[in-house]
Amino acid sequence: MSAETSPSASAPAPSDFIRDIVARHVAEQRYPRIVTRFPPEPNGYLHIGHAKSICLNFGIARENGGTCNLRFDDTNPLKEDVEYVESITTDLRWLIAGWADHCLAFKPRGAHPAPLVSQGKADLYIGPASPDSPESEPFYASDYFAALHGYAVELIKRGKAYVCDLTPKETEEYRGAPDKPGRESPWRHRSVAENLDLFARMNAGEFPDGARTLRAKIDMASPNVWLRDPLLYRIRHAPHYHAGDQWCIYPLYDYAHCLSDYLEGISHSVCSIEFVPHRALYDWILEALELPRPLPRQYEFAKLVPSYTLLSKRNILRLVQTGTVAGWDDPRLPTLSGLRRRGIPASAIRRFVIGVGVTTYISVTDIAVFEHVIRDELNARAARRLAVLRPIKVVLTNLPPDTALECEAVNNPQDEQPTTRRVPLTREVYIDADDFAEVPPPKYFRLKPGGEVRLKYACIIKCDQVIKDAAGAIQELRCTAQLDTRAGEPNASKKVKGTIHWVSATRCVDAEVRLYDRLFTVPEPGAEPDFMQVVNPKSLEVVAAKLEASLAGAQAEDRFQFERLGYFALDRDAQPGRLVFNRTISLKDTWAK
RNA sequence: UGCCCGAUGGUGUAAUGGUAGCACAAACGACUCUGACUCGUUUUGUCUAGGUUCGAGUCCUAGUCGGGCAGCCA
Repeated sequence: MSAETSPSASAPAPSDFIRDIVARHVAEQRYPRIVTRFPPEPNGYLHIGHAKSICLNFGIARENGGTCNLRFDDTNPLKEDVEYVESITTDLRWLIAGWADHCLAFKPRGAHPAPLVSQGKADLYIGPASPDSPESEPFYASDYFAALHGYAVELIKRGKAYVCDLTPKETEEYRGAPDKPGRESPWRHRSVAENLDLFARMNAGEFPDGARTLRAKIDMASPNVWLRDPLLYRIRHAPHYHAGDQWCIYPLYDYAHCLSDYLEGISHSVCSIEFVPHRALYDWILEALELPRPLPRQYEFAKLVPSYTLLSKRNILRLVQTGTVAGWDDPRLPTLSGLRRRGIPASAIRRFVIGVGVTTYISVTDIAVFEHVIRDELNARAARRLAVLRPIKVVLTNLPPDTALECEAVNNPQDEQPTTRRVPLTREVYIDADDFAEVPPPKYFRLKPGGEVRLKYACIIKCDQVIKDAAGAIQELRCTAQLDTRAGEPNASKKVKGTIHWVSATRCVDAEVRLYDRLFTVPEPGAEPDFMQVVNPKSLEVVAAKLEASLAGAQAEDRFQFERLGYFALDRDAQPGRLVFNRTISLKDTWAK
């Protein structure tokens, strides 16, 4: 099965309040097409919280025969970099592969909307292009700088924007507080001609950073602070990673976003609820310009907050910078690159973020829900293999040293027509330390002195003797193999309580196996005074494991279940001749209590 | 404390004035050459107080609790 085919691809379409709104608009034909957008700022890596937004935006597009634009919201030259546009593009495409690829829209490479020429009536819609063409690239807000500048001039001409000379500190003071109205800037009533002149000189680079801004003229007494003459443009003498060095004034989010949506023909602009107060400004700008309808509209939903994890870029950055984790793609991180490296299928991420639903209520989603879908996806597709993480040697005293009894092992019992492979049973084998107890606890089904257990796919063995070294540590177990309990032999159906995994000690391969556990010890690390205090010291354990020989040929995209242990995938650190596996997730273990 | 938003089992979510359902989690049981998977059973819920209505989780009022907003960040 392809790594990216998924049960979720055929799951019934979800329903939520945003999709209900879209359905209404479709029914009344409000928009020619349904077009959404996913607008990350390229200043960090994508994480599972973004995955919720991606699946919502692409989901709406795919359910309505529409498209979704990948747009880099890159209006702040100080924080953005191509490194991030590359990782974001890769991660996004991995996430939607096989599910909504056909909805992903890019634009013709190098396409820029023309600057506004006539009275704010120009329709500068940029049509989408296929993301697979070399002639295509994602959308960039920074490609609209010229058009945005044209709209700003238009706003000035309409008396709806002015150049303000207040310092940043004064601007803050004049804004007032949520419970106190602000005061009007002394520069609020400049003439259109003067504003036009000053804005042109801002653009020409005559003033230093912070000297002047362009502001919308709305209402300094509004109870919504975002309507108190919000800033539209600031001066930043800095080159832009995508736009180059042609600008020294840059638009702010609120100004750029609604117009970028408009320019791309977005119908539904979906963001998270901290932007609810901004919605009035979003609408004000589009209406102040009297742009042709139908206008895009903003809708908000609550972000994903999974338990035991930390999502914000700032916090993840701290984990990376302090060396708590190894990098942005550390398999313990909730970044898409980390989850991918850990071996988690994109389909599991999609199923999880779609399954939690879309509401305006900020809730904490139990990470167990995610773990469940990961296991469910992997259970269906992972090939079963035998592997021993913490080996104890077992000598089957009644087997001659050079014999190798081939045992038929099932590759995946979940398949309709399961295939098999052969694993050799030899005189010396390894079993896992957990599967032997000298002093067994109650209801212990595994091996104990004098006890019997089945070696999976092979035969029942009985433990005759425990050999220890001078320090008292177990050196090896000496057991008798009951060869008549092998498949096809007379006592094959003999029952014992326990069946354990094993590998031949003489025909196995060595591997480094990295066992990951949750990164934090508390459900809401973000609520702690300092999340560094609740980092799980045992989030990574590295063991020297023994694997069945067939695993020597493992490929990066393969997914395995090491029987009775969990799901594993090759790490990118693996080299020819050096196996490194990550434990994606353990099997559910109701005995561990 | 100004404005806005929200509240359904342990967790998430559904019910669009008409039987409070689903998933995860938990517990128990069946099955088992994976203590997995699968299957079965069970526990647990409409924030509070009023009101409208034949009927309210849903509508209204008030309260309580929680969240968001005062970057020249997005």
